[in-house]
Formats: sequence, structure tokens, C-alpha cells
Amino acid sequence: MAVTMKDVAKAAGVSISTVSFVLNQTPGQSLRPETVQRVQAAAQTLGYTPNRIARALREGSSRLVLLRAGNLRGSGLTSLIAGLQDELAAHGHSLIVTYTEAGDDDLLAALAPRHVLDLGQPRLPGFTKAGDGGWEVEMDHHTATQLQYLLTKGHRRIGFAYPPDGLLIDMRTRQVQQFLTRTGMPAPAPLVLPHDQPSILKAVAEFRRQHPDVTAIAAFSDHEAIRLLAALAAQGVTVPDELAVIGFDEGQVGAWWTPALTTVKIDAASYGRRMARNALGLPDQPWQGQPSQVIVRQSA
Amino acid sequence: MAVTMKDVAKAAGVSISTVSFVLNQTPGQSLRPETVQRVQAAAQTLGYTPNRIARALREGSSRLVLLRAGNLRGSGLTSLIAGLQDELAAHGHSLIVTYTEAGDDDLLAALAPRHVLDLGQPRLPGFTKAGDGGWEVEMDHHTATQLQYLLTKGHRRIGFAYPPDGLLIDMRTRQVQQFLTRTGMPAPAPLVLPHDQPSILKAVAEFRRQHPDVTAIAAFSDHEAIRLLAALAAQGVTVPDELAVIGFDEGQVGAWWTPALTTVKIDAASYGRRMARNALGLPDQPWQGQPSQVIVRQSA
DNA sequence: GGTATGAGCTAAATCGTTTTAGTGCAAGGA
DNA sequence: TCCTTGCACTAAAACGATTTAGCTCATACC
Repeated sequence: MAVTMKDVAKAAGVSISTVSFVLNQTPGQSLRPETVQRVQAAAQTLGYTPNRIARALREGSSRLVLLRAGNLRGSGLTSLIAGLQDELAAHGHSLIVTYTEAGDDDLLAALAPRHVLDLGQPRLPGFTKAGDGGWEVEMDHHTATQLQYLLTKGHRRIGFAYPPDGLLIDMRTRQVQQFLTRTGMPAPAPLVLPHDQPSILKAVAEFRRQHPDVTAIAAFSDHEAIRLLAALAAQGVTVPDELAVIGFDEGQVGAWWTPALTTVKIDAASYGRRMARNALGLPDQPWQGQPSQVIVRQSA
Repeated sequence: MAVTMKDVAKAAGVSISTVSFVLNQTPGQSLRPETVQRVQAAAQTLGYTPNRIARALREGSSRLVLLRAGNLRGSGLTSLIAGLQDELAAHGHSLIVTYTEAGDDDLLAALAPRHVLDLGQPRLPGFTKAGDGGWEVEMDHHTATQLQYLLTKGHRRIGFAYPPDGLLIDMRTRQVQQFLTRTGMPAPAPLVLPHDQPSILKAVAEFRRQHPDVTAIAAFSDHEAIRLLAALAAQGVTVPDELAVIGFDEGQVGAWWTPALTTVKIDAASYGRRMARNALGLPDQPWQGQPSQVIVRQSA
């Protein structure tokens, strides 16, 4: 049997209410220091742990935050999660991450989370004003890092390779377009990478025929970059000489590929903290440009 | 405000207890068909959804099952999860998966799951008798599939490549040893693959010097296989001619590598179902050898 | 002296279920 | 007629926390 407030109350010789006031440091309650001591000691000795289910029932929701990551993976997500977890833990909350595409109603009902963060939503609730550092601004920054690198390397005609479906595709596509327009470059040449290898070969061959002037391709993520590299190798296209390829959101295997994949490492930890504060309704902290960093290897 | 049993009871003109009996089909209760109808209709009309938090408080735990996957990934895990989810959903439960290494006490307390499945535990609770189809037996089957393929291809001296830390390493290592012993082969040559590339190169060079007679290497998972292939390519070792490499638990990128990675595809869905039944305390269903299947590509 | 005030507590309601112990009524048996 | 039995329900007690509304003193003020 778990230790309840009742047990602590009995041990400390006070009422359950008092125990609650002491342990939650409820504001607006005056308590004698000695009583506080006694209650804390009793809780400590008995090893009291609050029953989160009972608390959730009373409060109307669990001290949980749900992050919907859909089909996303990568180190950016990992650091985002780390930041989220840190800040949430500091305020007594826990993080649950789901990687399913569909919104699972049962799960949602079972968890009754205080907040749901959906990475498919470009503008997270709370980040409502334009230019306030929402998810979209964050991503825009990273996209710029990726493309700026290609520009610096002298590329002028740039392609953007992305999967046929999944989260964030529209947003990234739009941002790539806007960045190139902003910097006076021609619009990106779109390259959709199907799921199966033969189709990819066809798509890539077709792309090269239609866009012979493209010298560099920015990928939606490292996974797409790898699939692209495989197709290019199969067709005898040398990377980076004939065509440069840059990944996005450093994955697990890019470093081991030949040629090793140049990519963008995203450190979204501090953004995760902001998301957390936002989800909990805490005062926001000013946005500072997120560090996203090009990992220079061989492919671009 | 959410619709509660109280609302349903009022609408149907019965007591809360009756509503509970009807909606849960509580055994040992006799109810007039007409009453049942009325309650069900009321629940339907009002759009009643049970408050899982309240239920969890009453029942002592949530209708949740927690799966601790640690650092594991891959299609085997994916199918395991699918099977688990299916069977759990059929019994009104939901699955939560964590990919953290440390046991998160706060999360556990917040969820109060009915059952915790830890993939780091070789013998899951309930699978207590030897040879009854526990996780260990399951994995043994897949390991055998991987090694049997190498034997069939004529390899006699076999190495086993694995990471320095993580879940399941001890189990897999043991099983590889036992399989080779059982089939009269020499013991496996161990090859630990550190996390950074330079160290791997060193480890592989050292391994080749110490074990020149090894003609094939079975990897702990596809991820290790890829890292190994990268190191071998860097050292000019031709795969599969000089050294064959077979992965385990098909990953995302093996198909795109050059040479394409031969691996073992694990369909753990039906095992997931068994785990689910077991976790819920339902009668077990007999174990049937799990389909694990070699995906033959180029590397072995 | 009477009363407002505040300190330091407690009693009890509440969150929404599940479940145990009844309750009232009709039918059946002695 | 009286007692038992079964049917079809209901009342109320949990589950363990939070929170509102008191309650009892002692002090302070007029």
C-alpha cells in the first residue's frame, strides 16, 4: 500500500488539509514553522509520494505534456525533447512523445495531458504574434542556415528534395522558396522522392533532365539526403562535383556514408524550453536566434 | 464541460450505478432490456466518454501499458509495437513507449500504468517457465535465422559485432555463442564497435589482424552493420568477397547502402499480441515460431 | 468590556468512477 | 398467512488529492 496524505497527517498529528498546505506551499496560508517541520519530517520518513491520478482528477488534467512528433526523427527532435523535458521537469511536469501519424483519441483521453504540442502545427498555441519566435520562425532560421551554406559555396541554382508526405513538408517548402526569393535567387527546383528505390531513380533521372543547371540540392532531412545520394551513386553522378547535396537535421548514418553527408545540426534544446514555458502558461522569455550549425563533410 | 455518468443517469432516468452497470456490462447484474436500451441511447446522444482519470483513481491504475524500448529502434520494434497496440486496444488499453535509458520515476508515477514492459528484461513477467516463448526464446529464434543464413552460405568462422552499451547486448551475445556451439562451430569472434568513427577503424583493423580466418560478421543490428560497412570500405576490404556482413532487424537505410545490406527482417507483431495478453493477465496463446526472414541483398 | 482581526488550524465538499450493500416488490412454496 | 427467493434497481462508500468555508483562540483597538 502506498503512503497517502492521510498517513502523513496521522503521523504528524495534523489534518490532511494542513499536510496539503505544507507540501504544496499553498500561498495565503499561515503555518507555524514548527508544524511545517513536523509535516515535512513525517512525509520524508514515511516516503510519501503524491498520487498523481488523484491529483489529476481533482485538477482536471494530468501534469503531463504530450508532444506529437509524427514521422519526425533526428537530432533536432532529440535536442528539442531534451529541452522540453528539462524545463517541464523543473515545474513538476512530464513529457510524453508519440510518433504516430494519427491522433489517438483513446490515448489522449487516458492521459488527459495539460497541453498537447503538435509539431505538425506550424504555429504552436501561444506563439500567436508574427515574428515572436514560434516554431515557424525557428525552422526558418535553420532552413536559412542550410541554404546560406550552398550560396556561400557559390551555388546559384538550387533544388529542394522532399518526401511525398509527412509533417512539416509544406512549411519547409515555403521557407526554401521565400529564402531564395529574398536573396534574389531563382526559385528552387522541386524534387519529390517517392518511398521505393526504383521510383526514386526515375524521379532523379527526370529531375536531372529537366533541371540540368541545378548544381546543389538541399534535402528535407538527412533521410532524404541519403536516399538521394544512393540514387545518384547508382546513376554515376559524382557528389559533390557534379551535384552537391546537403542534409538537414543531422541523422545517425550520414557521417558513415560515402561521400560523408554535409548537413545541418539543429540544437533545439533552448527552443524546447520555450515551448515548455509556453505550454505551462509561464511568462515567455525573449527569442534568441537558435544555433543551427553546418556540419561540413564531403557531400557539399 | 465533459458529459459525466451523472448526466447520462439523469437523462435516462436511472441512478449512476445503473449507468455504470450498463456501460461496463458488469457481470452478475440483471437489467431489463428496456433500461439497457434507454441508458445506451442517452449515453450515445449526449456523447458520453468515460473519464479515464476517475476510473484510474478508482481502479488503482490507468488502463495503460508502458513499453520501455531504451535505445532500440528498427522494424522489429515497430511491428512489436503494432501488435501490442492492436491487442491492447482490443481490451480497452493504450500503449505508451519510452525511448529513454533511465527509468523515469516521475513519468511512471504520473502514468500509473497497469503494466510495465521492459525490453531490457530478458524474461518478461508472466513468461516464467523455460521454453514458453518469452522474449528470450523469441530473440533466440531470430538470432538463429541470422546465423543459419551465414552457415548456409558456407561460412564457418563467424564474428559478432555489437555496440559497447545498450539493451539486449548480453542476451544476443549469449545466444550467438550458444547457437554456434550447438551447431558445432567455433565460438564467435567478438567485435566491439565504439561510438566514434576513428575508434571503429582501429577496432576493425585490430579485429582483422587477430581473426584473419573470419569470413562473415553478424551484426547486433542494422545500425552496427552500417557502421561496420563504412569502416570496411574505408580500409578497402571488399564486401562480401573478403568479408560478408549481415545486419539484424531491418533498418531504414540498409537498402540504400553500397553494397546493399543483407539483413534479417523481424515480424514481431504476433509476439506483441502475446506480450499484450500477458500484460493484461489474459490466458496465454500457444507460441508459434515467429517469422523472421532474411532479406537477401548484397553484403552477405 | 465588547468586538473586530488575524493566526493557525480543521471539516467537508469536490473531482467521476466503481463496487458493495441494500431496498422494495412480486412470485412461489409451506 | 408468512417466509424465502430473485429481480431490478438505488444509496452510499470508497479511491486520494485540492480547496473553500469555517472554527477557535489570542491579541488589539475603542
